[in-house]
Amino acid sequence: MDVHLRDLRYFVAVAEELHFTRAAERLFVSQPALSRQIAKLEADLRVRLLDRDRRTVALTPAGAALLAEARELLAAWDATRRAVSDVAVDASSVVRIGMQTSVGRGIVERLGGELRSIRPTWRIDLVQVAWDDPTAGLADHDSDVAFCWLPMPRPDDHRWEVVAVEPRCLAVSSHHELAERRSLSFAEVEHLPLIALPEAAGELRGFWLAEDARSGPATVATVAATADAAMEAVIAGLGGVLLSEGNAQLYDRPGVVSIPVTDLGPAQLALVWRSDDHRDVIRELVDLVRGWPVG
Amino acid sequence: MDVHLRDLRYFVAVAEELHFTRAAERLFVSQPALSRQIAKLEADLRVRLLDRDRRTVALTPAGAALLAEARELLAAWDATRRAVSDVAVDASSVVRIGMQTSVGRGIVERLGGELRSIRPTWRIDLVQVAWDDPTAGLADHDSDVAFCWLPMPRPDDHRWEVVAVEPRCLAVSSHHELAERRSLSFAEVEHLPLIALPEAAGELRGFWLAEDARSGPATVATVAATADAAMEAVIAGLGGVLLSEGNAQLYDRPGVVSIPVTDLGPAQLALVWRSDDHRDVIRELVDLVRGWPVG
DNA sequence: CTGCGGTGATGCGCGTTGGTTATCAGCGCT
DNA sequence: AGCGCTGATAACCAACGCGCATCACCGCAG
Repeated sequence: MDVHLRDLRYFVAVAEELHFTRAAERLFVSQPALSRQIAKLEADLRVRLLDRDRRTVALTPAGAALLAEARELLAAWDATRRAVSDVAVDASSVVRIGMQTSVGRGIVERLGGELRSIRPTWRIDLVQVAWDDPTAGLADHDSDVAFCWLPMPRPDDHRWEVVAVEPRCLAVSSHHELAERRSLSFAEVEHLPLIALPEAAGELRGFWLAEDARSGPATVATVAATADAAMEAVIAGLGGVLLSEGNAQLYDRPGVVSIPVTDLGPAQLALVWRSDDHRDVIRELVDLVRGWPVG
Repeated sequence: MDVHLRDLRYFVAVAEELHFTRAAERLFVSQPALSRQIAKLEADLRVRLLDRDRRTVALTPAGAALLAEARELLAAWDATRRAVSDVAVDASSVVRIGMQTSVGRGIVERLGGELRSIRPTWRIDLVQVAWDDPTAGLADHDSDVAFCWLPMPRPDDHRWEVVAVEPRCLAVSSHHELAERRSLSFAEVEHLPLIALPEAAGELRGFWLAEDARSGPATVATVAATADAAMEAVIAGLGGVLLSEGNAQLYDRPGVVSIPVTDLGPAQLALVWRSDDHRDVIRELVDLVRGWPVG
């Protein structure tokens, strides 16, 4: 009678790939598991959804009909999950702030204080998100607003207000040959191996590799998904990493030195929210930030 | 991530009853099973859906949001199942004919023949449905057309073409005191215990108890969900049963006699289809029947 | 105050489901 | 003829979902 939406997801994958083995890889399950679940779905519906003739897989008319509907259902469930979660958050008077690196600079404290002044019952939750998600939890509704370094992916889906503009520094091990320098030009940094954000970070990865300033591709020493992992890699001497001046202070620790790179454009930290989020609290919150001077 | 639609159905039941035990009864599961599934759903969504304060159950805002969406999703899945099934039936060139009692009278044979003459690749499937479903499978798309005795439930959802009009007879055990009679008046039948269709049969139950002709309520000997069960009850001497003259012949068997009830209005057998079913085959099929004389 | 009735949660045992790995069977291609 | 690819099947195992029995908690009547 009823169905597990997972089975519909399985079916959509097979229907799109028209290939059980590839679909199974995409779904991170084994091919036999997938075969059996599809067979079970067909048995439940008492309908053949796919024609398998040994070498090829094709949709039956019924399968084609289900494919469209299944996509709708999955999307509807996704939207439902988000809506329910939003309602719950709203009812519990919490604004979830996504962040990938420490924000510091007194920003969160100030934001919390000003929020309390206009909405005394509300409070702030901080949600740490790895660099894999360049929207810091906004995209999948794990956060309501987020502090992100520009550029943002999918700029049409987001709005933001810049809260800090800071020069970029190079952080290297204190044993590094450049460690004693007080400032650097980008020419001196260009060919150093750098620690990169994960591919999933999108354009931001390029920004922190300074691809806006270099001609060829950067030398990637290693990939780090969090600031702490990156600093650990720096201490281990794997390579350097570019970061903002403010973050250089926040993440200052023994074994690391940070040196300004004078001829590199600044980094911008922004408070970001979803363009389709029209909740009053969110609007009021960003209105607060709009009044701030860009430090 | 994904959810089993059964869990949503469980949740809707609890949200509507605001009472776990009653909801569990409605769902034909035990109360502990229901409690745990709801708890699991809440855990999956990381959201409290119901406030249980010992004595009462209430929806949280998140629960209210989910309730509306869950109903939509369940309805959407229901529609999807039907649509997929219809597409499959269409593609396999089959018209499924629902029936509750044998149709006989050469009707199915004639229908099959005429269908083959206009649509040579199509064939007929017969689907037996118990009296519990007065639409003979039309409502839940188990059949495409059906032979039903009037009156039909929810007449706006159905269209029909009468194919036979026959007097009603009384079938009783051959040991019954009336067994030797050649005909009866309804006054002689009115107070006999009769075998009834299940409550779920709707108005049809009343029709076969001749409530259109009697003043007080009928005496119900027992309930039978199929014609064979009814005849078995007749043979066992539990009571009489009203049936059409044609069916009296079809179900004639040792130990049973059928006697016309002269002053009872006739029964009408109709070919029924869904008013929202606009498939060409269905239209052509009923056009065929429209040309038949009402026997 | 105390016992009773009603309600949802919890512990336990059991069958089913969904997952894995290993292997088979059919077909195309060299 | 043999190899490679693909989906199905077999065998096994952990997790899930269910029912039964029971608990914990509250309101209420005596």
